[in-house]
Order: sequence, then structure tokens, then C-alpha cells
Amino acid sequence: MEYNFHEIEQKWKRYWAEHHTYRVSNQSDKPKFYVLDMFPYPSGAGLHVGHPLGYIASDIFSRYKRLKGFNVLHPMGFDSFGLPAEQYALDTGIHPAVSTANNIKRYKEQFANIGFCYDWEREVQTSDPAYYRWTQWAVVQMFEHYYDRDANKALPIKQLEQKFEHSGNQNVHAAGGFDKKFTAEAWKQYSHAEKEAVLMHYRLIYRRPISVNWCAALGTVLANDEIKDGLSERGGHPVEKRSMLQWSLRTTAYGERLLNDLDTIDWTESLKTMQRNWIGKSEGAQLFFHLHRRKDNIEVFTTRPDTIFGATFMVLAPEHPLVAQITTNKHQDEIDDYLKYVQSKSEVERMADKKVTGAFTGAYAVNPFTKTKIPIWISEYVLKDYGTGAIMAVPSDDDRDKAFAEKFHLPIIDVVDKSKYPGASLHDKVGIMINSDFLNGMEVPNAIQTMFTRIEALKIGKRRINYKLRDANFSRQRYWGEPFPFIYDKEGITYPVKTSELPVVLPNTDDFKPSSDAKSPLSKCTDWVHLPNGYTRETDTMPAVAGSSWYYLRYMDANNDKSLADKEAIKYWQNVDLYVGGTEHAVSHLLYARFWHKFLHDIDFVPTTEPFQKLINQGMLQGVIESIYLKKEKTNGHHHIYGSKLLLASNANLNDYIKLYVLIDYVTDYGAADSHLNIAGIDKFRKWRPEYNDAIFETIYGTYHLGKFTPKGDVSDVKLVTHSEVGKISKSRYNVINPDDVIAEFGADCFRMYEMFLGPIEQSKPWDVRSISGVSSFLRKFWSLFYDLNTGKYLVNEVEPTKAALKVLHTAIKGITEDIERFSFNTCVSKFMVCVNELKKLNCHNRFILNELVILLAPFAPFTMEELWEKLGHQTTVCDATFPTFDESYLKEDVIMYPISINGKKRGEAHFPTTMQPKEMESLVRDLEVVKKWTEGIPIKKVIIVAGRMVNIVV
RNA sequence: GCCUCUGUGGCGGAAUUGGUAGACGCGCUGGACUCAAAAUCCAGUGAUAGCAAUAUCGUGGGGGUUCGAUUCCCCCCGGGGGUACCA
Repeated sequence: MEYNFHEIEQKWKRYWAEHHTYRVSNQSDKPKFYVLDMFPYPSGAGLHVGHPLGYIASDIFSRYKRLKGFNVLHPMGFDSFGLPAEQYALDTGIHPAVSTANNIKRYKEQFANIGFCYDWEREVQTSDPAYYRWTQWAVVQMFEHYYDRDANKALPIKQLEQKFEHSGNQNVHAAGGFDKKFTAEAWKQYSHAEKEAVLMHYRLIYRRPISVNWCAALGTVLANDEIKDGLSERGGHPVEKRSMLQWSLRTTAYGERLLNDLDTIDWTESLKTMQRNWIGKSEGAQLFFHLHRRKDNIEVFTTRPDTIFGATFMVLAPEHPLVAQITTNKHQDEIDDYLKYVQSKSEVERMADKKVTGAFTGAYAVNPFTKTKIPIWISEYVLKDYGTGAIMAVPSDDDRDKAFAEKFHLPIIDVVDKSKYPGASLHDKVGIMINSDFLNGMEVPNAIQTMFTRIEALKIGKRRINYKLRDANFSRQRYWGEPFPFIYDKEGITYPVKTSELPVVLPNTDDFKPSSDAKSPLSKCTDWVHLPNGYTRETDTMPAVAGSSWYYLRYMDANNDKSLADKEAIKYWQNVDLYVGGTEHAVSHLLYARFWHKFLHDIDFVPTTEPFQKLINQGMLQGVIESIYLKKEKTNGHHHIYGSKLLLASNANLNDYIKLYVLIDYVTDYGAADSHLNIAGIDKFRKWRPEYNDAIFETIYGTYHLGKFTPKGDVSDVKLVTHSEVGKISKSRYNVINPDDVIAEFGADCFRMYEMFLGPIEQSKPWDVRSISGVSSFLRKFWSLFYDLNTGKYLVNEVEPTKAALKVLHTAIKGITEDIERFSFNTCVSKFMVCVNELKKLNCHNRFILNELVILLAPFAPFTMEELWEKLGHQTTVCDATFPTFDESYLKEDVIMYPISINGKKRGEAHFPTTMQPKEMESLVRDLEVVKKWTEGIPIKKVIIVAGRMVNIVV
């Protein structure tokens, strides 16, 4: 019997489908375990080798848990709303629903090839109306709730209205909130529209104007990463900041709980730290600075009120509303120029810029403590959305303020003496106050507290908690997303669509261009927008994070048409036990999902407070990007294309050339140092990029033009050497490697194990198919324990296993169990290899040993193990076997080898009985030849013996 | 810029709590088999010196703690991810 993985894969793929091997029930006596992958966006490029990394890891873990006796939920679905499908529709006219359906079909075929144990009866697609009905339902619930600070949870907005009726908003402590106080009488006098406007300040999803990146030429709002140097990446059109009415989620309401509950979940400390920093809680003072000779004042938030005597100027965000009002005529031009400069930069660029820039408004404020007049500047380093959009600048104790003061020659007053704290940096809150009037001589923490009290006593500000976290902008002017379940009457008052009338189905159209008035393409579906009663629909759609914020709940009861999921199902599955996904989602998706979950918890929909109990991050697989160089200037009407070797040899200025990515299929010796295009490769390239069909290809071996090769010297083939660099695998870099090709050549089990063998799951690493042969020969070697590879003879015997073989087996069981539990799958593969190498050496074909090994390996190589399990005479799937347990007694050794080190450096080895105590060993150690050799003539200072570990002699 | 991860042979990586640096695999070198090649098998393989035994150096760079540091602390350099509308 030969190892034919093609036949084996087809056979078991069919078996699993026919026997519903991966169907999961919501009723079971077994303990539950929920393993979840971050579901993919079904892109047009199909699955590439980087995607399955996490999926294989979670699949192994799911199968392992099942073998360990758990009822395992391991579902898969698609995050199928998104920008790329819409962009593709704009380019090709193909409807996003059509391209998305095709892509999903392709993904599912690819998933099936890899042998994942998903229960496809629970599949979800976020763009399916049966799914987004419940996304809309949750949004309606948010609209009808507010966050009550006293109850510390979301409560129905009806209860808030009752409070208003009863006592106005005097005693209401709510997130967000209306900034003016009103009485019950006043409330009752309000018109319907006025009441609704007030309530909008409390709802958990609410509408407000937000500044967005508006690109008039494209007629759309752009993401920061779609903007390069102030221009749209697509087309290079100008982009401006523009205020638009948008829906927002009141994520800040949950800031405190999102922060505190991190302590209850099992995520890496680094990920929790990222979320903590994103939430960015800080305690400080809200302070008002009066303007000099004007009535207005500037609100700032500072965590260092103690340094106020060093506040020698103020800086406003360029977008701060006061800027226009306070700028003096004399400085108007300067400010306008600066605003123009800032407009051209994205927020990331503004923060990343090391250059110190700014402009003076000509206006002054008064420092409330020193009573001195301080100038008001604007600068890009102050962001409008963080804090109050204005700062009091203390150049002596803040790096950026200091750089700013130095550049613009503003005064610097030292207020903290750090001489007692050597090594303390500028932002450490330590030191003794100086030059600070009544604070002089105090330690910083004490001074901060003193200032809080003083500020509140003087009524110029308040102690306050500030969060960096902002409410999430939830509106998109796009077609391919969930429609909002909101309608407006003629006055513009918002009404949620009745939940019984959900879903609000996305209307069909073939016009995906944004409308001319900065509205989404949906606004052009006039029949859909205008309701018979004169009301109109919201035409923005939701962002992709909407559907992905709660999909893990839908899997628990995916086909329910009465509810988001049945409460009994949620009660059974609780939350996700293990979530596997990339760190690129560290804050956005993971924070929104936590927010959503907490809201559903508040309205009694889910019993748990957190969605994902344990989370591990998978790294990215990187690929090699291959490119050649195009000279920017044509010569004699021809493009010239150069190989990297020739270009480097000629010391050319790279600025004169453009890097052209080459489809890696055309490259010979892909990824190697001398990767290149030969004649066939160049011809394929010319066909692929017809604009370069008549280009002249220059290589160190000669010139190739229109099918004709003019060699330099005695060579027969062109070698257009390509430049190789490690980077992201992506369609735009033409370096996507399809797992199907790898599977066709080496088999799915080999592919699965090789992906794991590449390295630790959480680390990024380059994909290099060349070393896959090691795993391939391992699987054949494993097979050869059952069948002679030459004769096909069945080798398995029924004799008693030897002590040596049992030791090999139990070493493997111990190591692999521990490694799976700590998600170290690469070392599992190594341990399997060591185990098989040892059994080969022992010439072991023992039935008992092999039976256990098949179960052990089944999570990693399910196809082959099903086959061998059957060959061993079992009638049922190996998925329902019992994972072997490890027995210490097989591993006991009589003697232990100790490394003998002199001053920490290993110089020899010695064997001692396992039971021997360090005290007994010492004199024997001193008599060892190695020890005598290295300590000749030098006294031994100390002998360190760690039982079972090592010996170190100190001289 | 800020937050976070990461850096070990020619390559992917191992070393789980501070205790033998380089497991396992690829590649490379030599050998067996073969008319030959592929496949397979066996041996070697961090660098330097040496016939060898062995010695010295060696985990991005610099410093520190320790009997002992890839592992802990401080500073610096390189690479990845995020930075709120890619997913």
C-alpha cells in the first residue's frame, strides 16, 4: 500500500461530509469549548498561504479538545461587507453581491481542501439580510438606550424620559448628556423636536457632526490610509477636512468597564496594554484660561496642574473653533498659510512629523496663577479630538512643548527640580517644586493634589478623568454595507424602524458612484429612500466593524429567525474560550466587539461580560516580492527595463527608475539570491503587461528586445535578475501563493504541518516553500512504520511493546500535550519528527504504539490519520478517539547526565544516579578529571549543584 | 511621533521558571546505491586556529545585575503591526 495522499484526501473529505463528522450540537453532556477564528474578508485574490496560519492552529486545537472529551464549537463565516468589493464594482460594473458570492464559493472550496473541521451548518455572512437583520436590531436597541452612570449600565431611554418628566436632568448622571440643565417644567414645554434633540445627546448610538476627509474629485470620504501627502492615493486629488452629520457609537460610555474588565480575561499583557493605552484613562484637571482683553476662555485638560507656574504659552489645535475668533488682523495671513499646510496632512502624518511647526494667533491668554499674559499659538501637534483640543504649554516639563519653545523663542521656566532623582526623565512625575509660589518645596505628587484642591476652591476648573478613547464614527457614505434602521420625518426627527419590520434590505442598484452632494450611493435609490408617508431613510451605511462585532454570538444559533440567537444557546456556549487572530485587530475590532458584548449584557441578552476569554495572536506570513526596474525616461521611443544586478553594478541612481513588481509565477528560482526572469519569463511578462511589450530588457548577459536576444559573450539564455525583498503577501504585489497549488503537490496534511513548522504561531515569518520537503518526508516516514514503501507490505505487529518504544511514545505524549496546551505547534512537529526517527531506529512497528501515535497526530494530519486509523481496524472516525495520556513511569532514568561548568562555561559531563543528593555529589565532582584540569593551582571558591540540572565550579 | 511586538548559524527556527546555545527541518559537503540522474540511505556541518585532542569568539550594538544571561535591568540601532473610514 503506497502513500497516495490525493486518494486519501478525496476519500475522507467525502466521508466527513456524508457522516456530518463536524456537526456540533447545542445539547451535550460533555463540557463545552468554543474555538473561534477571526473570519476573513472574502477578497478577490482568494485565500493565500498566509490566511490559514491561524486557522490551522485553531483547527488543531479544536480537534485536540474534541479528542480530550469536549463538545467543541468551531465555526467559520465571512465578513462579507467591505470596501474592496465596492471598488471592484466601480471598476468593473460587477455587483458586489455577485463578486462576493463568487469569492465566498472559492474560499469555501479552499477551506475544504485544507481539511478544517468547521460546522458549515453554522456559517454566517455579514452581508446576508438574515444576518444583518440582527445587526440592525442591535443598533435599534442602542438607539433606545442610554448609559446611566448611577446604575453603571445601559437603561431604556424611556426611563430617562420619565426622569425628565419628573425632575428634569438635574439628577441625571449619564454618559454624554445635554450640557445645559433643565427642569421638569422646562422639559414639558419642549417641542417634540426639541425633546428629540436633547435625547440624541444620551442615546448609545447618536448623530452629530464629525470632521471627515472629504475628497471632492472622488465624491467620497477617505480613510486616513487612503491619503498620501494630502492627496487621495487613488488619482492624487486634493482632500479637505469637512464637517458632516454622522452616526456615532457612544463607546466612551463603557470606557471604564472596557478598561477594568481587561483584568478578567486571558489575553497577552501586550495586547491588554495596547487596549489600556487606547482607552487612555488619565486623571487631571479641567482648567479655564481667560483670554486677555476678551470675554471668552480656553478650556484645557492637564495631568500636570502642578507645573502651571511654568506655563508660558498656550497651543490650540489648528481646527479649534476659537482660532478664527481670536486671530488678530496682523497675524491672519500667517495663520491662513499654516491652516492650509495642516489641511494637507493626515492625522498620522501630523503626529509622526518630527519637524516643529506652528503659527502665532496674535492673541494672549492670562495664566490664572502667575497672572502673566501668555501668547496663544496653533500647532499640528495638538489634536482637536484629544482632550479639549487645547493645551497649556509647559516647556520645562514636556518634550514637545520644549521643542516648540526653543524653535519659536518662547520663555522656559523651570518648575521642577529633578536633581534628587538621577535618571528620571521629563515625564516622570517626581521632583521638588521650584519657582512656583505656594508649591515651592513640595514633592510633585503632593503638589498635584494641592493644585486640584486650589483649582476647585478658586472655581477655575475641576478635577476630572479624561479618556483618549473617542466615540466611534459609525457612518459610511458607501453602498456595500448594512443600511441603518433609521428614518426621518419632514422635520428631520429620527425614528428607528420597528424591529418587526427588519431587516431594512439594501436596495439593488447598478450605480455605485457616490452622489454629487456628498451622500452615499444609496441616496440615488429614490424609491427606496422615500417612504409612502413622506418619511425618508438614512442613506449612509454601517462600517465593516458592525457585522464583526457580534458574529461570534450568531454561530451559537446561526439559523434562528426569531432572535439574534436563542438565549438557551447563548447560555450553553457562554462566550468564546479561545479566539485566534492577528494583532492588526488589537484595538479596533476587539474593542468594538467588547463594547457590543457589554451592551448586550446590560440588556440581559448575554450572561457573560466579555466575549473572548482567551486570545492568541497569529503572526503574518510574509512573502518575497520580486521586482525589476523601469527607467522613467524612454530612449528612442522605447521603455528600458533593467535587472537589479545590472543596475547595482552600474551604480545607477535609483530615483531615475520605477520598481515594477513581477508576478512571481514568472520568476525562476523565486526567493533565491539569483532569482530571475529567463526568456520564457520575460515573454510572459510582456504578455501580462502589454504596455511593455516592445520594451528593451537590459541584463548583464545581453539585451532582449521583441523576442530577439543579443548576448554579451557566450551565453544562451537571458537572466534578468529580479530584486527580492521580504514583505506583505498581497494581490497588489503579485506575490500571492495559493495553498491549492501547494496542496496539489505535497498534500493537505503536509501543508498543515508545514505551516505550523515554520515557527511560533504569534510571530511573523517569511513563507518559503523550499523546506517543505522535510515535512513531506516525515509523513512518508510515518507511513513507512505501517507499510513498506517499496513492497507495500503491512508491517504492523501485535507483540508487546518494548520498554524503549514505550519511552519514545510517552516522551512524545508528554511533549506534544504540553506544547499544544501552550500553542507551540512548531515544536510539536519537531517532537513528532524526533519520535518517528527514534521508532525507525528501534525498528518498531508495534500496533499499540502506532495506535496511540495516530491519535496524537490526528489533529495535525487528519486525512492521513483517518486512513491509518481505518487500516488499524477501527470502524469510526479518529475524531472520536480518546487522546492518550502520559505515564511518568515510562520515562524514569537511573542516571542523569550533568554538564560540568567552570565559571559558567561547560567543560565536561558526568553521570550521577538520579537519587543522589547534591551534598553527596560534591566530593565526587571535586575529584573529576575535568575539574582538576581546570582548577589546577587555583582554589575552588564554591561548588554549585542544582539537583537534576547542572554543576558549576567557581574559581 | 506615540503604543506594541521582534532581532539567535547560509535559511526557518529550538532552548517552557536565570542553568549544556544552535533541538528539528532546509541548504551545503562527502560517501553508498545507479551506466547516469532523480529518489532513498549513511556521515559531517556556528565562526576562527589546528592533522587532532582542544582553545578562543559567538544569540542586533553598548553597559549592568548574577556563581551562571538568548532569558532580568538601562541606553542605542534595525524590522513588523496599530494610530480611530483597508479588513
